[in-house]
Amino acid sequence: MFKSWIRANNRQICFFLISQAIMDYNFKEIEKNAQKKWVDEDSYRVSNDSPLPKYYVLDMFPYPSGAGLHVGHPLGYIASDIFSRFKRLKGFNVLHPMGWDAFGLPAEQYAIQTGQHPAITTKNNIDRYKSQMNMLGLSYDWSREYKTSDPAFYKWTQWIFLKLFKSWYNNKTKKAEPIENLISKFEESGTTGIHAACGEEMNFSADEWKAFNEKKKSDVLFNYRLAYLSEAWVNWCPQLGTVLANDEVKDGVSERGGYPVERKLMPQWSLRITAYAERLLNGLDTIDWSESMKEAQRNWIGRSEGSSLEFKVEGGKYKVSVFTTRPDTVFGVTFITLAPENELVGKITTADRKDAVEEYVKTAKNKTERERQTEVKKVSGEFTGAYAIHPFTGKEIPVWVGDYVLAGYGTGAVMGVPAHDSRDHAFAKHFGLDIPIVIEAPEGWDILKESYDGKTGKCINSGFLNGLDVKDAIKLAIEEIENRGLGKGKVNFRLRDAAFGRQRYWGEPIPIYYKNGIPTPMDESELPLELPPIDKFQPTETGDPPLARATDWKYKDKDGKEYHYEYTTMPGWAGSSWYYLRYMDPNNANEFASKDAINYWQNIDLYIGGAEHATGHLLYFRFWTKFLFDYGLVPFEEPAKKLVNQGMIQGVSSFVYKLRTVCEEKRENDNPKIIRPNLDIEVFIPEEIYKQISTKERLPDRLDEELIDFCTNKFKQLYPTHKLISCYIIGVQVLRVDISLVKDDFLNIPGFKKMYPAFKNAFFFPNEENYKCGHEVEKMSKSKYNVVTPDDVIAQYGTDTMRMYEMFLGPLEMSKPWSTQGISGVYNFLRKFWKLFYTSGQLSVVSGQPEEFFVSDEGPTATELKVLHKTIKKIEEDIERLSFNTAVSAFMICLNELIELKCNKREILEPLVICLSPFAPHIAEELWSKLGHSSSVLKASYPKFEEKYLIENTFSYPVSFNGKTRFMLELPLNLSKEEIEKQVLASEDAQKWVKDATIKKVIVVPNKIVNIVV
RNA sequence: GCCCUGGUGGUGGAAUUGGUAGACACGCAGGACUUAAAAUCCUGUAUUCAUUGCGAAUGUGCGGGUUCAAGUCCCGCCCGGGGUACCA
Repeated sequence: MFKSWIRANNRQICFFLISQAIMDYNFKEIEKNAQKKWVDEDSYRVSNDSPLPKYYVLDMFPYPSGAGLHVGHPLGYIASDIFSRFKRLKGFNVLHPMGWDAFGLPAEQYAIQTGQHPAITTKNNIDRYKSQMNMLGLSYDWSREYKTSDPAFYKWTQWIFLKLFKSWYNNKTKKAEPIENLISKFEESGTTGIHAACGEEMNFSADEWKAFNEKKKSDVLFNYRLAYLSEAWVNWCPQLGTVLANDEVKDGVSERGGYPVERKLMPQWSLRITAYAERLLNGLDTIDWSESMKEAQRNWIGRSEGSSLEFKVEGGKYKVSVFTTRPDTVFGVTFITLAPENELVGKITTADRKDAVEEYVKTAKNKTERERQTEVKKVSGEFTGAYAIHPFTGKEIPVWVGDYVLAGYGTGAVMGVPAHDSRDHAFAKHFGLDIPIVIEAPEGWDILKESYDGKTGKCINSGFLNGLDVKDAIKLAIEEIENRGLGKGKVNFRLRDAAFGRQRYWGEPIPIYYKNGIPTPMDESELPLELPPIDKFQPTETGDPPLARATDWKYKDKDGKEYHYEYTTMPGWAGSSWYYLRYMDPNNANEFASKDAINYWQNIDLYIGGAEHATGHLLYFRFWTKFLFDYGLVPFEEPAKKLVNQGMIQGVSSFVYKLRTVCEEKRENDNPKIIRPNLDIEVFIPEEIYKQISTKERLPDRLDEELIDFCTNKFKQLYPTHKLISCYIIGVQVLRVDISLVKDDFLNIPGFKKMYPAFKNAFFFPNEENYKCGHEVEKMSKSKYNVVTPDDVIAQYGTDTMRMYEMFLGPLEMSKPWSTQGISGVYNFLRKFWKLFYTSGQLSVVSGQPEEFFVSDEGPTATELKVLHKTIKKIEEDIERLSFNTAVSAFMICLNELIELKCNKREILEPLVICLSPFAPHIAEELWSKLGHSSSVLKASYPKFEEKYLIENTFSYPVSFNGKTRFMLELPLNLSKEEIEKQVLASEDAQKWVKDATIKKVIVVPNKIVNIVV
């Protein structure tokens, strides 16, 4: 319909376009010119050598995926860009770089499927991302660009890894130190007096140390190194063929791809992030991050205070050590539970329980993570047959094994206090164990039904703890435990060391080779260890990682001897843990960044990115920064002073509903047999009817009949030669449909049939006019067919509109579904703003000629100055608090007022162009140059706000009675409280409202409000 | 379950320190211009009642409370979003 209209009106439209072209806002031309100018003048290049104060604004490192950017990605990029541009106008030297997190699984999965080298895939994806970013007018200094897969970059990732490898964490000095220090301590006095972060507590003398052979020494040191190799339980993902870190596993499946994850014991490189647990936790108090983000990290680190406590197992041959945060409930212990993986299980199990326990341990260990998690509610366990002695009561208590106890946390054993721990309670109830109460529960609490886990109340039935409050009891219990040598007060963390090796090709090689079976670091001077070419991106036949395929990839020492390298590579997060430092000095071949550069740029002032990185990247990059700080390599402990998480822009997915039908047919010759032909008709029903079917289970008879008639008729129409008896509806299939085919929930049916040829003969009930789809708000993703790219929006409205509209949508941190409703408001704003420079706000029809650019040099009025300075102030404040949506409104208000005033004066408009330039840089650049400036608006200064233009001498007081506003009263500003009260009460309006009521009280807040209480 | 968030017109949202709730924009309705449409401009637009005008009452998820005054603070619920989960 629209097309035919265009044809009919073609001549008119052409005329319209020509006559409007000169004065109208032609964003295509404007944006092309401005971007060309910035490239030609290299406008975004930033120097490390500047007298100006620095400011560092960073976007989170993107992993360039094959799908390109969708409209959700730019939200953060635009916000940081506006902020950077603003800071530049305010006289800062702003570092605002961009680069690529280029190693990672998707490119490698693609390589496995297609054989295309991940480097090629990655490059293509980067090119696409970069062109989209440039289209958005982002002010990155591309001269600082790099990707993590460049050897020149990963040389330094490897360098930091070696540094971690050669370090241990001294809990006395609370920092990382060279491993040589530890070795010399071992040589002097063995482990005595050493307080180190380690895997397990070790005890040996100096002589013993010296007697260790080389292999043993290496093994011992791995117990202390910050990058270490150990036999460990890992998250193994068979489909991806690699291990995953804890934060890469969600709900028992891999975060990328959603494949099941198993637990597997294997040799594994890890980073000892747990050594930094306390500092990672405390550091949170020093940074300006959102409370939810800090909370997420706090929970992930999971600090808990408590005590260790030893229980002698019958005979005294073995001891079970448990960790508890509730030593005050020790008198309520009725059993002990060991994790299935706990070594003691095999040792203490009695002969008669052996078979059952072994069977149980085996099944528990073989469970996948998923099974373990879904079966959380199911209680399971076995009695080992052994008894422990209660250290305070001397009573015998049974030792059980149960998979609700985790091997990796605490000591892998818990004391069962069923009355005051819900998990112990479930266990005791299931196996019929005693539930004695030892903390007074609130009135009416049925301890047999539910445990009382609360941390308030008094101890009862608890020997020396009787009568004490929980808090005091915990203190005293720990004291007593320590006095008796049964254990000591202890802090435990939930945080685990981070698995660092990946059985994968597309990552940084780990610069380690194996000399006589001993993992040996390469020398720093030999870096980078480059990724070798290989023939296939899959594991070898013997199950080694892909790198083992590389021929002639061997470490050669001076004597010409060859050793094989480590075959695993680093995980995706290795490069991103320090990448922000490289931007400061990206081409430095001698250091990861020069001291001067680091000292000048310091840490990130504003970091913007998604909240999904809370427990991954954001923790690792704090960890690496602290490590580098310990060696004096960076002068700060926290990488990012301020962090803002932009909300997710969700997609709106559309659905169509296909009836599942069965048609029965009668054939002449088969008479009277009824057959079901292998023919089908596709009938789609609108959302409204689907809802009725899905919620009511049965349709109203009339509608049901109608549908069947419809199907039957359509079948006849499609297969006229078949003798149909009838159609039955057996169900509804919900199908996703690409949102490009849907507008306001209405389906474009010709387009649909074209895009999905399988449905080219489909029918729509009741007719093809106005078929309404269902919709749902979901994450924007290719697989959900709900992706909107910025490209389309920009083509239609231009970059400046796109930028301002994304900001106008709402607060930066808030998530919201994408919708273009309202984009015309922003577009109109820019057009009207443009017109202000052409028509002085009036429609000039006098000449009948296209208007020309014109601004008046006449001096501004007080009102005009007030509008300007109000806006200058508001925009500045809003940008500083990242409230970009209100800033956009402020521009609109300002424009409305200027149009009202018919103001086109240079002294007003010129400063406004500068204010607008961070938001809509292209139109600002064009107007700036039209205003006669030869240099770019990027080099301008943000206009100075002058309070004097805003000074008023009256204030319009809202006068309220009992809190309800009744009328306004304009009064001079300089009145005293008493005078205000007097004038208000004397006013006619007040008299009307007071009538004969008595005034109890009058509240006057100068320049705010007057409230009269009657 | 626990932790963190949020809940305001038909819609997106504003109200920054307890002080005029609904800025700004979309949408919608009416009008001007036009042969007509588009575009543009003007007017109105929380709800209910009243309507000739003046107006009145209600109103920020629900129920209480503090206060001269509560979207904002306190207590108890309900709902949505995110994180996390046998972490002893």
